[in-house]
Amino acid sequence: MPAQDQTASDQTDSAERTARLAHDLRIACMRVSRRVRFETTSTIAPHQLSVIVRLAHSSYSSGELAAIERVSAPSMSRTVGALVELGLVERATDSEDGRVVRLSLTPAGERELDEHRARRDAWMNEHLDGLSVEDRELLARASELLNRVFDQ
Amino acid sequence: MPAQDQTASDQTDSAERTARLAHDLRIACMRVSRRVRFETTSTIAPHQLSVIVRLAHSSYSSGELAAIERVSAPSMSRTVGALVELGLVERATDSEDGRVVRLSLTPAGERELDEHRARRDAWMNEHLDGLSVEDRELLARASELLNRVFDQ
DNA sequence: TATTGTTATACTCTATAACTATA
DNA sequence: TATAGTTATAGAGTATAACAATA
Repeated sequence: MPAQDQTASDQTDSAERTARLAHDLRIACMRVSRRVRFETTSTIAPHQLSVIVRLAHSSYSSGELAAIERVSAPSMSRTVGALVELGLVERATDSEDGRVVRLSLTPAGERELDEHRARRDAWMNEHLDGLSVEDRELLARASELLNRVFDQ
Repeated sequence: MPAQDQTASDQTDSAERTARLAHDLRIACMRVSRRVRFETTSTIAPHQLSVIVRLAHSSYSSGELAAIERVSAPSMSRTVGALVELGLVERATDSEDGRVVRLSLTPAGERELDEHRARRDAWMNEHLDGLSVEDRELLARASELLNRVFDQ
């Protein structure tokens, strides 16, 4: 095989390996994610949890949350209403613009999120418990890389 | 520090490292999974896709699918009905038990799944494209390990 | 008049209860 | 009589359209 063909062949192999990696990594991540969601029970619904996670990072208005979560304004209004009813989220009128409803977690909301995270982390922990030091080291480096590459 | 304390301390460190790994890995997998689901559009709804993926592996009855997906029998009946309407799934009476409805993908159903997978793999591929050979090698080994450990 | 958020109404997915067909 | 599946009906989340309050 001539040198230039060798190079072309190498590039093809690399693309094929990346394609296989893309598939295998996607399946792996989605499988883990699916099982975490499926096998850790929660009192609050997924769409409610999404809002709680957002509010844990910072305060948002109802409209901002609707845009981030890609649901309609009325839908988010309803979701927020339910969380307020549950005592997990607080509404407050914006001091600068009376139309805006500024949202934040209550202490109960923060507690709910903490407990939720603890359950999910514990599930994950159980499944990593039997792994060798080398395997755990591999996954630690992969996690760091993934969280860097896919940091939205 | 005496030797036995050193050992105890090592065990604590190991448990803490594993706990951190569990959290970081969970976040990484769920983040990737979330973005794949969020950023690859699909004509079919998630609950419909789940059924299609199951049927791609083997044939199931409506009741079996309801149990696997943890939804009620009427709910699965409805979901299957919609997929049949769309021409993606076929109903057939079981040859041994006239009560059982055996389900399978139609060629259109298989095509739908293939296209869906291709879109998601392509999304993943784009995000891995710029990585170094070493990073891709790391992720390939991690994927293999994860798919082995979390093989449902 | 434009914008933020909520209420009115309809559609979809889910559930439980009642029903049909088969074993 | 028991089981597999579907139909009847109700509850929850989401959407668009209409409305209220504020800028």
